[in-house]
Amino acid sequence: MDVIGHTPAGGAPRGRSASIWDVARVAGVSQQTVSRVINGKARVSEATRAKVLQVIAELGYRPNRLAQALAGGPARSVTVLTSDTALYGAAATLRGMEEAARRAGFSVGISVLEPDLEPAEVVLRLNRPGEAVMVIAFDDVGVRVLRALPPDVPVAAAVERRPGEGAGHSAGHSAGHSADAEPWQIWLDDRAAAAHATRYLLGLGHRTVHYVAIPSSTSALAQRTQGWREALFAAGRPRPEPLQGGWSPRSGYLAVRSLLADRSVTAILCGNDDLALGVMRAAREAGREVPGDLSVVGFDDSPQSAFMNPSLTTVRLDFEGLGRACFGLLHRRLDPEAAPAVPVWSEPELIVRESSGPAPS
Amino acid sequence: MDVIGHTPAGGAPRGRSASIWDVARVAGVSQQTVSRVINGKARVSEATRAKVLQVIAELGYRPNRLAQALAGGPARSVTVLTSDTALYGAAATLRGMEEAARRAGFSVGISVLEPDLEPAEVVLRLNRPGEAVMVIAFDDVGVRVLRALPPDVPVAAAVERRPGEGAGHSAGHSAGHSADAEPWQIWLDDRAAAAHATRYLLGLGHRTVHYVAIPSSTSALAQRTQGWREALFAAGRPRPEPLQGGWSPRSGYLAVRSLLADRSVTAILCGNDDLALGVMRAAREAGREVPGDLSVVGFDDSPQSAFMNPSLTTVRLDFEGLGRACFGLLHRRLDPEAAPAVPVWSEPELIVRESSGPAPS
DNA sequence: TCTATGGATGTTATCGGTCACACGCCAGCG
DNA sequence: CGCTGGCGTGTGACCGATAACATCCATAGA
Repeated sequence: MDVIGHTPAGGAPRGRSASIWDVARVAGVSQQTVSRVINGKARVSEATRAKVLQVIAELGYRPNRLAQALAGGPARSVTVLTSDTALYGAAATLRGMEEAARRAGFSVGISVLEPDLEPAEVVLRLNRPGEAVMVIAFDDVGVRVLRALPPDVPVAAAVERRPGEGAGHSAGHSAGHSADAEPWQIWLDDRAAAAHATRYLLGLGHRTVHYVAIPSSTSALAQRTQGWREALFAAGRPRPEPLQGGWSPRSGYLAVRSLLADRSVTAILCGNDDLALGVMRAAREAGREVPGDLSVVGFDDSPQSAFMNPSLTTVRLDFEGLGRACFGLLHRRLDPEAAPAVPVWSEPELIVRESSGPAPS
Repeated sequence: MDVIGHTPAGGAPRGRSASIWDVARVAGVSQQTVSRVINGKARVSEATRAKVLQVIAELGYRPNRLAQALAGGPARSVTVLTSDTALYGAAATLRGMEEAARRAGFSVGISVLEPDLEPAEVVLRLNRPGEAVMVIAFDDVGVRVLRALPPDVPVAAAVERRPGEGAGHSAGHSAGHSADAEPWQIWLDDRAAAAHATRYLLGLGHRTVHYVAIPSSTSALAQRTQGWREALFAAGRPRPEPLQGGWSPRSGYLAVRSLLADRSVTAILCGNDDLALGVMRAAREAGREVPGDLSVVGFDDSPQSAFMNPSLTTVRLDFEGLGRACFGLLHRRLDPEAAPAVPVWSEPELIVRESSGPAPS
């Protein structure tokens, strides 16, 4: 195979698509000049630049990102590590991340973390040492992976709670983003949201509120659980043990089945909307009416919740915004000068619908 | 917190992680021999292989996939092109694809196709010319992208229907996969499933069945719509115009709102479960009882459908299996010798629950 | 007129691998 | 004893880019 042989259409050797060399040859300049035009960094005369751009268009040339990355060009790819792409929260966060990354010209990789994954082995999934990573760490696998990541990989993470955070603090719109120890973590104020939902239910006259928890991401008390408990404590109400649920409607259904025989249970807060769906079915089967007999409140505001029967009172969480902000954080970390400001995301917001109402008299 | 692959002992120059050269030097062989050991292709003496493997472990060496791909190594990455990662069908398919790809040692990229995307521009998102691609083409953007893909990119796609397919044919378990014109497309037998669901409703005594369609992926009649119509035709029943819905519960709700005033409408088949959810809500608001007054059947068997109120009769589709099979197809295409057989996936199956029942007398 | 200056461009090394081919060695064979 | 043929291994080119450094040329200052 000849090295710089002639080419059919004046472009690339047969089969291969145009490379920077092909462009350089046709434009009558060196490949370095083409590189300069592409990256727009160094100065190139206007005439040369125009010529090169024209040849690029003619040949349909497109820089090979692999080669760029190999040669030490700026980072232009991220890998998202997440547990379950089918869960609404994770899926929505992923969508936000992907959108923001794509807009910034990054290519996005994805790797799903199985529950039995050995955290240290995730590095083997990266395309190269030092590849940038975003972790959706809403569960314990995610958190463990996050912890096991070598210090040389640039990372930003959407987490359930900020490890070691003291009292809740939120600076205006940007709840959860601070500049100390690990400024590359980002989260929603689950605790405040859970407390808010709990107070809402108490305000409806319920004696207390029960809670069905999603799996915790850490050994410590989950933020939602904590917010719920704090609200009960502050109001001087009984604090029942939280029920442990999973992520699915079925797990919510199973978790509360036995509880519902107790008519004194009149309000249940759920760790997500799917759990709430399962809880409402269990309630029907137990002969309890929602909301007449029993108020149910969910978390997440999934697309279905407004159409459930009864429609679900829930806490709307801006997962997409969180995902976008997470990428923003990573971007600033990778390229402090060029990266735009981290976009804001919305505070959790209680959406009152049909599934909650006054306590039965 | 010591991590595998982090801080090589005496291998690599400061900062950089170990390369094939470092391994070669420490092991006292050439880098080509290391490459042979890694890829396991060519024959290497047992002693040498052991020595190299040991050094690899010591240094925490990990091959750089970028460099491998650049140098023309075997394809070990795929990019999935899909429209909306939040929709159940697409999300489940993606999950199947990712799982299968990861298991086969592929890294998975993802790129979301916005509705207003210029199909020809997707090639710009690929990491290199000729990168392998999987398309989830359940809607028209996906189909257009699929069509616009240059012939040199290896592709496999999960599609709604097989373009130009004549009468339904299925070879044993592998409905929809044949070896002619475009053997890299894969699909579920939507038409048969829709026909089956329609016959089921007619069998319950309904005079006819109405249909709320998801957006079609082509200008031609969608497979689900067609199956529905054929079943009605075969049974000699009236064939009402299909109602056009979107993907969301809201669109289902809006699509049928006016229809429900007509009490002669007693059975509605929906293009997906979300639409069905919206339809059931519209029914409630119109004072129609499900299933007493009105039977509703969905499509997909999303995780929520079993817990809706009433629980939803629906057609279970094996999206994950479809995704796995799609990757299988691609894998065989990329590497006919090494790739395992394409895994099978399940046929659509009608799951009867509470939302359907005998026609009102 | 000679030279310092700086913008525009070319040259060479490098990134971390794979591939095609050459080479040395030892056994089997005529 | 010389040839042939595998097997195990090393060598050099190449993949498609970027970075550092070298070079060329024109213009301005001495």
